[in-house]
Amino acid sequence: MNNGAKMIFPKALNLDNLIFRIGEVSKMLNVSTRQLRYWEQKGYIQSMRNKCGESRVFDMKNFMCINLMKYYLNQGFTLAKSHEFAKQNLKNMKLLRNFMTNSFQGIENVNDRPAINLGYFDKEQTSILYGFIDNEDSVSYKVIKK
DNA sequence: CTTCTAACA
DNA sequence: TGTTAGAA
Repeated sequence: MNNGAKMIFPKALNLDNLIFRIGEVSKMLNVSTRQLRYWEQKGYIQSMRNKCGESRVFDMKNFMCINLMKYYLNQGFTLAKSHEFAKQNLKNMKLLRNFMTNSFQGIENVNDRPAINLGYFDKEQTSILYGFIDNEDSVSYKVIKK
């Protein structure tokens, strides 16, 4: 049923190579360049420099960190707290991403419905766990014998 | 045009 | 933090 296209998703979707300049980040996340430089000075975020003394460049990890910090700041938290929460979020996202890439085995059709193959359910590898999207915000699971 | 640093009616 | 200035 599935050809070579099924495993592309997790590994080919690598956004970690994307980098942004300070002005781009500022516009995209509604954070002033002044703030970004200050946050870096405080050690909350890191940037790479093109050349010595040249302009700042942020990678995806820091982009996400800035995005999260902005979110918590909007919630009324202090800068320090916002960074603390953002840092924890990044850890959780890394964990979740690792879990997803390792559990995702492809999209298949089960009972005429799109089903997400989440790998073997038991150690003996006799049954597989499938996940289903019921609605926009509802999922369900089913264990099926091979 | 963009970014950098430093300083402040 | 905003907003400048002059330089790169």
